[in-house]
Amino acid sequence: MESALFRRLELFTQLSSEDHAALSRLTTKIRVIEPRHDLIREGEPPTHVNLVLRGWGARYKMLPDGKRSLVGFFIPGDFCDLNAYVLKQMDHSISAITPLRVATIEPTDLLQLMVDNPRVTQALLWHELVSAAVQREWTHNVGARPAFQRLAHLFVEVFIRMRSVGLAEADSCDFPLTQYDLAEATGLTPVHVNRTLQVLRAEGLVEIGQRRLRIPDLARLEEAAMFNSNYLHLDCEGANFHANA
Amino acid sequence: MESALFRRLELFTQLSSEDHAALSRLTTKIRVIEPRHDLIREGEPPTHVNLVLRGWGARYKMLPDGKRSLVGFFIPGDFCDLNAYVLKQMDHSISAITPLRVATIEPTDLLQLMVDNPRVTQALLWHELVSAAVQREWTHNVGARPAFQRLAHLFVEVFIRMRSVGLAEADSCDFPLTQYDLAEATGLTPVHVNRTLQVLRAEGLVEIGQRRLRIPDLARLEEAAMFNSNYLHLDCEGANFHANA
DNA sequence: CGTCTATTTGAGCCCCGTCAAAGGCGGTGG
DNA sequence: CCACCGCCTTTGACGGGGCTCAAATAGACG
Repeated sequence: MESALFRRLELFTQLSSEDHAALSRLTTKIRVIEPRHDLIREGEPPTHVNLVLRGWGARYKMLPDGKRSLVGFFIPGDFCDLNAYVLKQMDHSISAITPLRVATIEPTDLLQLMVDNPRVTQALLWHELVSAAVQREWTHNVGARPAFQRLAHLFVEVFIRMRSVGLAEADSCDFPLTQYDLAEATGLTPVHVNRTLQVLRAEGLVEIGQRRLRIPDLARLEEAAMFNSNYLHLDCEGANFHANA
Repeated sequence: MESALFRRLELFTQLSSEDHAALSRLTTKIRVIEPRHDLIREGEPPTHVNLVLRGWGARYKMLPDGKRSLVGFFIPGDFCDLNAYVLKQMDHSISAITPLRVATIEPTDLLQLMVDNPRVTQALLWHELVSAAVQREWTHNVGARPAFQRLAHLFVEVFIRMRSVGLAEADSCDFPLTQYDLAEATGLTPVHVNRTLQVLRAEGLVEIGQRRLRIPDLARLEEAAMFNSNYLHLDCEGANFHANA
């Protein structure tokens, strides 16, 4: 069940069986969120830490006029808010895209884990740094790439992230996002997303349907997206542990 | 010299004189970067921590085709890369906008400081959470707001951040950004930034010139920008320590 | 007072947004 | 098993916000 978490953290560094056991002890209190329901809402105090075990989620922010942006996705192995309990209130909301299985972790338990398991602490620090890097890349993506490349970039990122936690086949992975979701994540309109997708499909760069994403030629899509994977920081000690999974 | 740093961290919580002394001991190795020169470049290994003491800087990312985005600004009191030394290489560059005075801090010294001064540790954690929140807001800003509001939002954020570290007058602060910088930070073209600024000026919302930003009526500009300051997380214990500065 | 950079202006057009409606598709109940 | 319903995708026509290319003007600095 927690295998995505182990995969995720071991992208950074190998963990001991004691590390695994300690992490497993944290993921006992489980919550399930229905699609389109919120895990936590802007304005609420973040009292505990959420870890995604199964399904997809999204961070979003809203403007007073009702316009919404998805500013990030969560897939299994992602912590939603590792340290957010330090803050008085959430500045954004988190919602489920698919049925979402999350572990609810007490901050004190997490802190104890970090005291006892320094390698896990390092891995969690790496997790936060990568999350920040992804957020910067999203800012860049929305600000600098035209629609075609912007969507292409999102597809590559999603596929690589899914693959890195063992949730992708050779050239495909689950993909539960609607075109409406894609619009909110890219700052485009659903209509324009639809038209741009048709071009991406026509050029054989992606196949989307049945809640699956297939990328026949990843290198070609990366090229089209001007994608550089450096911001995912996969070039760590742990890079080869799961090379053949 | 380090007063902006103290102001910054004490937005979160009051620090002891021992905390101050320990922080001061860190800021002894100083480097000065000329405008438009890089502090560190994408691809380089981040070996130490940089703290801005004076001047403005910017994070930027580039596309292979040469298009550049500014994905964040640094003002005095900001750490550029608190924990980045964990990573193999930078996924973005940092450059000086004005002459930039930065303290160069060894990771080991910083870690020792955190062991010795738990309140500083908490304040640094808060610093990182706020940085992440600002980055999300930038993603949202570029993705969801039209040009007029997008620029207005940037002006409000900059002013409030400057004010929060004691670097603003009642209704104005230094503002060294060119219209070209603003274009790269907002995902607009310099031409359109210029035209949008003219409207902002005509409506009496901002006055820009002589490297100064003046906001005659902050509440009105916030309204126009659909600005919500919650993402800056200024509602902390330390909120009132410098109320009359 | 010349040079360099930054700001401003003009004309034209294209990418993407808006509005509106039709078509597909999976789920559910009769 | 079919009919219906809600959500998602697709299409069309049109409009506008922002981009491009180009050049002129204004400031900053020596």
